[in-house]
Amino acid sequence: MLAPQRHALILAQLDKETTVSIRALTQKIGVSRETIRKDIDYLAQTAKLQQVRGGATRIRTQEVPMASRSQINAEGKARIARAIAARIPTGASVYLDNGSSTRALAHALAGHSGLRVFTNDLEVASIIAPACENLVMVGGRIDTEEMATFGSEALAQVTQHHVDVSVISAGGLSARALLTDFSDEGMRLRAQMSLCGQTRYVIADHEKFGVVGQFSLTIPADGLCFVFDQDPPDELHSALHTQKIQYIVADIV
Amino acid sequence: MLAPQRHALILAQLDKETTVSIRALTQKIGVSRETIRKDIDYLAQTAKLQQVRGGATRIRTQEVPMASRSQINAEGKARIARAIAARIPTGASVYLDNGSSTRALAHALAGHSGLRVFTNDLEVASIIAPACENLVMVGGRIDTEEMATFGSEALAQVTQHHVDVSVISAGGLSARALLTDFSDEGMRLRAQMSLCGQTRYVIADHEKFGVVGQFSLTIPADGLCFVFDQDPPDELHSALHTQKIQYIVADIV
DNA sequence: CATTATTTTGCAAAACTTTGCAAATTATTT
DNA sequence: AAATAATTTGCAAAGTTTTGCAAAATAATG
Repeated sequence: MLAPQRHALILAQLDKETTVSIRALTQKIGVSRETIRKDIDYLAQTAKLQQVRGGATRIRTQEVPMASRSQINAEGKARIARAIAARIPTGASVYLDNGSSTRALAHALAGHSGLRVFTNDLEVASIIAPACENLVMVGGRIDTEEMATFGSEALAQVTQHHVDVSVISAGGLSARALLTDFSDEGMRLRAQMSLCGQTRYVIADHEKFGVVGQFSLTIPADGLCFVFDQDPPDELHSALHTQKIQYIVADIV
Repeated sequence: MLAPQRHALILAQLDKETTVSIRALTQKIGVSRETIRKDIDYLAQTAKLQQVRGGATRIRTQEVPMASRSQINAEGKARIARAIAARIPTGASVYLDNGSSTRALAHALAGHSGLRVFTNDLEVASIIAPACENLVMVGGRIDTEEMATFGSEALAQVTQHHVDVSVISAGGLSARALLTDFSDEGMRLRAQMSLCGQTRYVIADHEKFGVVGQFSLTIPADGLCFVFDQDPPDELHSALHTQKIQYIVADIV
């Protein structure tokens, strides 16, 4: 039995089973523990599967589902939200992207009045509706996991909007890749949304520090400001400094 | 049994049960109390579930609490909804306009699967999301009273859509003026939505009989079908007959 | 046939699981 | 409201399984 054959068998098994144990594979393939272990080592190296104690699982390619994500670091998100809300004047026009951070901001903006808000997030729209004089929903295909619109139709609309302040959230923020996202579509839409604004905020709570998504989001540094809930790691601080990107850390009030 | 398998089993159980006890899980999975406890610790750390004394619960997922107005003639609307839902095949593409009747239909369609739905109503979108393979939101200015999009931006998008079935609701339906609406914008959008469909339903519960809105909604009779919850008054029946518009009355099942 | 690469085997260290017990919490009874 | 009973938690020792490594065995190559 040649190595590539064994690799194929292991991956085939993972197609059916979500997890496989080394024990079961030695049985099935008829080679020793150590051989299987090395196969798994190799396949994990080449990102074909994820190694776990006693075996392997399919690689987790998906982001954490929305329902769970809103829970993560709620306090930090709320703090960031308050900081940004304080910087948005009454009656301003604002662009809000989708995500749990932005929803926190929508809650924080509830006290404002006369806002003119644009968003692609259905929940943001529901939350912020009472505070709005004018509220515009970006249309397009709805990602039912996120409950927000994406796609070319959405993108086309965003290009036609212009606002005082745009706020987008980061999928990941690292010294290596700076701002990144986990979907191509989301990245493009966010980039465009950010461009709509005169003043442009990017939200990133500390859970995002060091996270690298698959898609880089590059937006001009001019008029741009990151908002964090904690001081960024030194590495990230330097990277931002080099790029001449300013940031603020939301106070713990 | 590898850790990821146990994790999957625990989460799968939570999909069915809202809460699980450590006791039950040790039984079901066949490992010790302490192992389950550590699995739950881990899953709670990664925000996949919420740890509670003696077990775990689903993470609190905040529903989109949209202020739904008191349902006038909810029973009739539900009956109409069921009648139309029964006529929409699995996997069909459907246009739904905004309003309480359409929301009732969205609920009735929850049992379907693989639908492709277009709508301008945020609540309809929230309700029907789980049943959809594909869900498209019409963008545009949101009427915060209705929580639905309107305006020229919305209208422009609707002209680009085509579906198997379109369902719009009537503002008023009378022998004198036939189909009418109370807003110019709504009327225009609804007319365009109706045109999108191969088969075209118009919902009108008996509360709408004899009501005359300020704006006439004229759509071709071809492929058109009104759906009522009660037999229309003779006068209306004649008017529809003259216009060669067919209608059905939803059964009281 | 010698050399090189791969696989198997054995063993100690590390990681994980089970088990038992005392402290803390919650529910029930008096 | 206090006392009692039942359950759950946190922790540590004992028991298993898995890992990492290196030597021995086997297979492949020129």
